[in-house]
Amino acid sequence: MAKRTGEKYQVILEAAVKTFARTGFHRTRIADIAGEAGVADGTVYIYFKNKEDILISLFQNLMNTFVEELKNELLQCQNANEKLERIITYHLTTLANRPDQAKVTQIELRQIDQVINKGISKPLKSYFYLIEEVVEEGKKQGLYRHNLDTRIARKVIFGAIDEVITCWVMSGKAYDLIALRNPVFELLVKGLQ
Amino acid sequence: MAKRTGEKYQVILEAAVKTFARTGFHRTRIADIAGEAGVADGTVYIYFKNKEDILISLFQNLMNTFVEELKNELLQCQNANEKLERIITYHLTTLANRPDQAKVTQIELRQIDQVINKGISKPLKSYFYLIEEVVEEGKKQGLYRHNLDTRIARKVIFGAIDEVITCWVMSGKAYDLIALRNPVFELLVKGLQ
Amino acid sequence: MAKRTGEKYQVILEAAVKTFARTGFHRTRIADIAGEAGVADGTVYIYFKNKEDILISLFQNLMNTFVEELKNELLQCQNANEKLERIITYHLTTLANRPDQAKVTQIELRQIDQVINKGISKPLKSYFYLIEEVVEEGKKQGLYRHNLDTRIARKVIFGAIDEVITCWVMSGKAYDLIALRNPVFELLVKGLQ
Amino acid sequence: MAKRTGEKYQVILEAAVKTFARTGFHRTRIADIAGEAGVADGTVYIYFKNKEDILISLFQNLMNTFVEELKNELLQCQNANEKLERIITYHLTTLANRPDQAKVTQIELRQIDQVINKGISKPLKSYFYLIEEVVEEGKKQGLYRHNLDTRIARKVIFGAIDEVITCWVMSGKAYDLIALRNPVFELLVKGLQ
DNA sequence: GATGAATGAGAGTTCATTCAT
DNA sequence: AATGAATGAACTCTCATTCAT
Repeated sequence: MAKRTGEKYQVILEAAVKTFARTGFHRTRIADIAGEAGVADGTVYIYFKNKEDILISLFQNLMNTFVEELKNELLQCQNANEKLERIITYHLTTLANRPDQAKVTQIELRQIDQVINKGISKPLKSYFYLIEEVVEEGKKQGLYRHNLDTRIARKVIFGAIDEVITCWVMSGKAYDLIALRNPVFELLVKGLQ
Repeated sequence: MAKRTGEKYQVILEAAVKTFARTGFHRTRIADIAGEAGVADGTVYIYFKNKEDILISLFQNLMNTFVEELKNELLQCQNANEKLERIITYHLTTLANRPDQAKVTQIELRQIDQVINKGISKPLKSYFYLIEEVVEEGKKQGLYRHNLDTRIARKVIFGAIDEVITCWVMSGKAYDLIALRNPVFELLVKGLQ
Repeated sequence: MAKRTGEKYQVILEAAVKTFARTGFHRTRIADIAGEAGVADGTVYIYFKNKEDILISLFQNLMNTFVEELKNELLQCQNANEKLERIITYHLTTLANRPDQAKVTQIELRQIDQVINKGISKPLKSYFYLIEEVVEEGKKQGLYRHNLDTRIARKVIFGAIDEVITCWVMSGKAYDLIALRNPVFELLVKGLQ
Repeated sequence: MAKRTGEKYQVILEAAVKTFARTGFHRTRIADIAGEAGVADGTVYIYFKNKEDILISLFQNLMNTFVEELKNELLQCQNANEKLERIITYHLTTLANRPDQAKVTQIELRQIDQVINKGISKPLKSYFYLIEEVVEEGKKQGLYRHNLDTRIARKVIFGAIDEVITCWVMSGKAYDLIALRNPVFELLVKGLQ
């Protein structure tokens, strides 16, 4: 049970993003996902343990790619400030360009029990760690003040970006999200100095 | 249906906070709330339309009190900086002192459909507006830079506080939340200058 | 319990005819009847045992008046044929003039359990008996054949009238019911001869 | 939803006739039908929309067979009188031989909302049409008077047969229903002449 | 007698999950 | 591996009826 590879694995995952984004996690039935994926209901259970497992796998997949790509982006940066800007840009751009993913990440993902949040927090933590590394680097480079609490800085940074995106999703994506890149960066970087 | 006053209305609301915090919104059955409140299942439906109505009413009640009290707090402040500090302090302190409310606000409340979020966004907006007023005031007082985008500033401020509290709740409230008041304030206020 | 007199008894009964006719027996809630009657829910139970009791009492009231008035009508008739015509005319006219009563009698009344039909069959039987008396009289007067089975004749007569009215009610009362008086009479009287 | 074929479809339908006849439509729970059919509660919903859908499907099935068979019977008849007799005989015989069907047709079927009667009236109309055809034929053959209103004649014929059967069912089937064939036929045919 | 808030049993319906094919 | 019919536990919500005031 829970075969995690194969062609249908991806097909189901993609059907799930679409369906969750359209219908919402709790209103989505396994049959909806199966239908969207063009497979039988039972087939879903060959690849996933249950509905929550789909949502978590979804997020883990997205997040792994997200962090991997972001790491590559950061290799091109010279210092913490550049890296912070790149993080903000990449985070905003990625979700601006993938509305279904944005909907699932910002809204649907929060609709599951605390217990199961463990499945979410692990891949999320690697992102958190990335941010914290940049903050540390900034402190070493003398760009950010020495007595800055790295943990709290990370929470403020992530909370700010996250809230900005959530507001955008809730607004029905009514404005240009990427345009918020600069003012958010400016606000955060000054706060860190 | 949906009688919004009376002794039992409050009793059920209080039972709901407790039960949602303990069991989680989706795992909570109406029977659980009724049992906790010491009333019959049917009685719940005299006062509330359904389970979601309870959650929304809950939040509206909490939020109204929250904003009302916060407004009073702000009357005692001399300038925007003092007000911003008061907001952060009040927000952190309130949720630190009411663990059930914190759990419901930070976790359970996000577990309902986007559609129903309307019931949540209205009272939330009055809090957002309060923050934006303070930012505006700070700009007028020359404390914050003139080209600061008030909307974005508000999102960063709220997002930061919200994330800090969510992390604390997810950690099982393992540390002193109120202690984060100063570093968060410092970070934000510098960002606004 | 089940006080069968008083001003409110009549008020509730009238409210019930209206409500049953409008909403249908099973979809009608006691609260609807109480509301229509302008009394409290509980008051209904001072005068009636339960919802079925209301429907039965309703029918008994209507039927008693119906039979009483019909008896008077028949006093003015010279022979069985005249009486039969009067029965048909009176039956059709009465229900044509009282749409709510027609709806309740032809449709709603049939929506209760066989067991409770006892409450209905008693007043109905006095109508049946009236018809049978007329058939017998016709036989004695040499108007109807001697070997006519009175019971069966009554069933055919009542069945014919009843079906004619039911069709009219189901059609949404789209045509003149009373106009069917003559052809129905003709058909039946010839059958009896 | 509402798969209208398959082995279980028939099994559930047969269980429903039995259960409705025994317990009455409104007192019958889906669980009772499922139990009688030897399937799970949920299985019923694979084949039927809801309880009313079962009752209607039931009647449509019975009525289709009824009309089909009756049409075949009528092929063997020479004239309208023979056909009328065959109709009466067939109608009485069929229900006399299938007590459950009789109970459901005469009693339970009348216990549903007017709105839903639409599902009933369609198959019923094909029976009505059959009767009217015979009346027309009789008029053409000079057996029945020319000025006879076909519609009304049909109502009287159907009403008579229907009432005769209903009385028999209500009596607890205490006498020989088929024996009423001749007197009913005689009464009706004379009425038509 | 009248009220109407409170009761709580009851049933329909959904849908995640299983498993024989 | 894939299917999809069948399962049956779970849970919301309704509403007839009661009874303290």
